[in-house]
Amino acid sequence: MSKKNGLDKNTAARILEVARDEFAKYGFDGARVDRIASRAKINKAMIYYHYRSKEKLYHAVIQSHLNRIREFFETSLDTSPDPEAFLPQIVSFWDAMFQDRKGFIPIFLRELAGGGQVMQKAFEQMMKESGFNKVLKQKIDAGIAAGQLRPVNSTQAIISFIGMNLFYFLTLPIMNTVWEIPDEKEFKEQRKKEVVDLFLYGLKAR
Amino acid sequence: MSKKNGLDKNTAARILEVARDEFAKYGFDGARVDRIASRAKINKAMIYYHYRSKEKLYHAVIQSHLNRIREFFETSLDTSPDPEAFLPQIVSFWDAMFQDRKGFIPIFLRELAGGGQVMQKAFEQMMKESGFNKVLKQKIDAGIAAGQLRPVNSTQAIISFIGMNLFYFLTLPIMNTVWEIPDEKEFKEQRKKEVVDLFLYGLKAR
Amino acid sequence: MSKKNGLDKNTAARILEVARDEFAKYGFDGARVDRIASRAKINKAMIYYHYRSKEKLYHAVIQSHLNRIREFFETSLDTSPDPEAFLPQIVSFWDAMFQDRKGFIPIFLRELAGGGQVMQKAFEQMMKESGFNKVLKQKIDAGIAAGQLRPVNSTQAIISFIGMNLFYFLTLPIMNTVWEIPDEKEFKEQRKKEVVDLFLYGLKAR
Amino acid sequence: MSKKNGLDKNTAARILEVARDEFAKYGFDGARVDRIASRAKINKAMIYYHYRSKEKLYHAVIQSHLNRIREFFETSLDTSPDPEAFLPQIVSFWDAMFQDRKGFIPIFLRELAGGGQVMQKAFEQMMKESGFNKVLKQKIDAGIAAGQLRPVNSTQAIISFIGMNLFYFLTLPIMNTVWEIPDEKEFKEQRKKEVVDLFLYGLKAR
DNA sequence: GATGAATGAGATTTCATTCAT
DNA sequence: AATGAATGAAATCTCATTCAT
Repeated sequence: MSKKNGLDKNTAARILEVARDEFAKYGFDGARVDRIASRAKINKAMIYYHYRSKEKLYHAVIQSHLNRIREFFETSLDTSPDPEAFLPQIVSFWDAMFQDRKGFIPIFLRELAGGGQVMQKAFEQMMKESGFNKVLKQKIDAGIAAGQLRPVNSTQAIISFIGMNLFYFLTLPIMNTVWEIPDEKEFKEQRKKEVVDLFLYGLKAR
Repeated sequence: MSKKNGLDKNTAARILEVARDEFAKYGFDGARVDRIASRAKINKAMIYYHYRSKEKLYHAVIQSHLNRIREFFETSLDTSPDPEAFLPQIVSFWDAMFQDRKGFIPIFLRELAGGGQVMQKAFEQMMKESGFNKVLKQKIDAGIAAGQLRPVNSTQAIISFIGMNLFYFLTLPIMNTVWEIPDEKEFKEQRKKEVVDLFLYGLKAR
Repeated sequence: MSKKNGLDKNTAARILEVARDEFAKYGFDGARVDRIASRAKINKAMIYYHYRSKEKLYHAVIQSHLNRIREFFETSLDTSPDPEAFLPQIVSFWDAMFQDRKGFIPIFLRELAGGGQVMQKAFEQMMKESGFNKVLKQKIDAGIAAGQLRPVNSTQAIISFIGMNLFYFLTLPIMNTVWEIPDEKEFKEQRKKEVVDLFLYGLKAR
Repeated sequence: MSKKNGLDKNTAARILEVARDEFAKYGFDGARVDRIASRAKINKAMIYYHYRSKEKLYHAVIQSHLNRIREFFETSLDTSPDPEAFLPQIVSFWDAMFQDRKGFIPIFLRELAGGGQVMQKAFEQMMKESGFNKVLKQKIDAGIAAGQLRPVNSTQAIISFIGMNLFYFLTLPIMNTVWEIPDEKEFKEQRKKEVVDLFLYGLKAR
């Protein structure tokens, strides 16, 4: 507990934190163990003492992200029955999550690029545990059955909804440039409404 | 053309082709000059003779992708005035493009992850040259002005449209797993209609 | 004796025992302090507390072997005057000793390979103290003087005798394979007689 | 052919030669790739270029020894039918071989110490190919059948013969010290006769 | 254009040893 | 006597790049 080395947090945690940043910035192959060590102000060997290998450290980083995200899922996602209340929550949720886990996006993108079996399994599991996909699908299907929504393929609709949301987060820098968006924050805020509006308007029967 | 080594294509082209694959699979840092050489069945030094450095080769790969994509843009994107005819074309266009340039997605994702200045500029330029974004925006805005479409923010709408399309392509493997999609091809075909339908239905005034 | 950690023997002794095995298996350079610690179920630092360095531990291991061997020499080697009784005793002695000190052979071999000054001195001293070589030489020379044995060079003869005995022990695995010996135990038993027989028959005058 | 670097032999051969020495002196674990590189006056990476790993280099060293030894076996070992002519040849052969392949003894000893499966297989094969063991055994058995030799177990006898010969070579430094042998060369010369004499005298019927 | 060999800098990993408690 | 964490030096190995031919 007492900080003999004058640094906050214990070594393993500090390594993990720095590693999260390093892997986010440079990807697995571009990341440097040396750099992690010096940024964490520890001897390189400590990384191996605590994590055994660069690869295991990388997995630990991914796990730490996923754990946090799962927490987020579990605590922030309440399931109001009304889509007009529910959907904006999801959008806010993503915004908050990516804010909290900034480093996750690049890691996610690169995993995607590499075929990312690790991610794939982790996601599948998370989806199943949280029930996110099922719940969403059921709501849409219920809405259709009740005649409130048009008879669309609910899976396609959900993917569309997720896509229109996440895509902007993933491609932020490019989008801001290409579409000459001056105030990212404001645009995000506006986006929340527009996306939900478009989606609901696109679905609702009338 | 001369085939003293029994291989088709000239060396520089063969290197480029193999490099495209290598960079797609492993990213810049993960790619190996050695591996490119041996797969292209040439001596490593030839890569330097033709491309001067790994980085320059990487840029050449990106350029080759962008050139092809620009070609695609220019030839495949006709501008029918009717959104109901126009939008499906865009969707088909992306499908065809990613089919043709499979290796581009991972490179794009990793560039995105890395902050990707190269891509950013290239995209900006391409957008401007092709006028893709402007044309699209004008059409939407015209529709709104004419009272055919609801008064939405056209930029947000377009990003949503692009997002719901591209996101599925970028995350194909994960999506197929999470949503238990058995027939990718069929799902893609169906998606074309559903996406356009959702988007138009979401936009149209009534 | 105190067993607060639930292990028998005191720590120093347990370290030594494990170290004997480790050095036997891997040699000095191949041995790992970490592995010794974990096998002895103690903290690595304890090894340094008790033995100060890997090298000193190694020396302790060698000493422990030599001490035991000296004990063996002193207690098991009685000096019957009759060679036909005496020589089989020596052979049995070696068999018993190597059985008791299994780990000694590889250490001995490696010391031999490395020039092994440590061993050399230790052996010289042991020989002198036990008088093993002198006694043996005297017996042979006496036999020659009495006309019972042929006039051979006694040193050469003794080396031959030692050689034909020890060589088999040192090269056991290879010999068993090359000569397709199915039952090592039986072969050893038979060997005792054959070796003594060959040696005596080769020496005796007639 | 032309020595651009002013060194004799090509690099791979020079590495092998130096490595033979290094592994002989220090064993596999004690050997240093750095040292091999600097002694061979080449860049460390060349070792990996030519041999891929320290372990493969080690195997190459062993193979190079075994190849040479096999050559020796094939060229030097003629099979005179008369044991009194044949046996001294074997002894001379070993002397010459160990002279030619000095570095082999320590490697052999350490392989022996380590359980040395590599050696074991190599030896087995060499024995079978050269027919050394079979030929020897047949000669002894023939002598016994003809009544020239006493009815001993021929395998045991051969192991004894090999042992009394090789053991001295393997333990040279210790033996010379313990038995206070002043002139190694002379002792070796004398040994040749004494060993054969003892063996034959021990075997011959009368 | 083409090759095999070479290089230098640096990457990951290991390991004996010590420190603080 | 005992521990977990820490260290520094060095070990093996890699890789983009260049040289000589």
